[in-house]
Amino acid sequence: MADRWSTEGRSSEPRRRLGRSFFDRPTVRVARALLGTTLVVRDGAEERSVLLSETEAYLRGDPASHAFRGPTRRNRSMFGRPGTLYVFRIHQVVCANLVTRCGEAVLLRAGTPNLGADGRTSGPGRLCRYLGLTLSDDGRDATRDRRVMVLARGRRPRAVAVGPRVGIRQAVERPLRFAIRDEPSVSRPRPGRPPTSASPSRSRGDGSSRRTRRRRRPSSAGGTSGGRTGGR
DNA sequence: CCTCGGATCAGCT
DNA sequence: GCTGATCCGAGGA
Repeated sequence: MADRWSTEGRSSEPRRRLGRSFFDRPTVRVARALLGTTLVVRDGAEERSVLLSETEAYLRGDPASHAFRGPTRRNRSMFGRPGTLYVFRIHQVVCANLVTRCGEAVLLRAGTPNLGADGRTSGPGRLCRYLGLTLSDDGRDATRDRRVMVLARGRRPRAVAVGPRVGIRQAVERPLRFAIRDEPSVSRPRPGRPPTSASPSRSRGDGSSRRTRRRRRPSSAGGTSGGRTGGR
């Protein structure tokens, strides 16, 4: 029961471990509130931690979310209690989320290592790799688990950049990516960059500009480009 | 059973 | 900026 954890990084005072109530809030709020917190992963005697610098929110009814089509064997952790770790693999790369409310979660995209400073921690795959998170960590309860925990931040970030999420093909324009401005660990492209009138490259307006996957099998060229709830 | 395509990353143009 | 690697879950036949 480590309620407190002495970090030797930037702050000398111990920080509280975040509990259920922190995660049991609207996902966007949690995604922002996670910026500046410390994620700790223990592996026996060894331990690594990062100051979270970049997150993304995945909501209910969100076509980009793994939970969009309901629970499956792979995404079941997303329907767990607030604070549950949802770890998945894509292209041989492991990524981690923290579940907020049922079916919603926050993807952990980047962090700044607390020890020293080396280690590639920009991007969800590299972050997990640095921390040593694997598929076996899927389903852990980060509010109680002995190996994975999240510690409260000292101060809230001075400025938060907001932008569209990375790497998705659905709901690409929703501003659900959050990052601490000026943190070097934030992955590219850096969010929050105001649309310069000189750069017309609006990339993907509607039809994904990202290569139209074409393998063999023409079968039926499905041009399903729809679904885009324009909230605000 | 078979096929599609991905919440990424590295590497080349 | 754009492409390929690479493999397994999800979903349809």
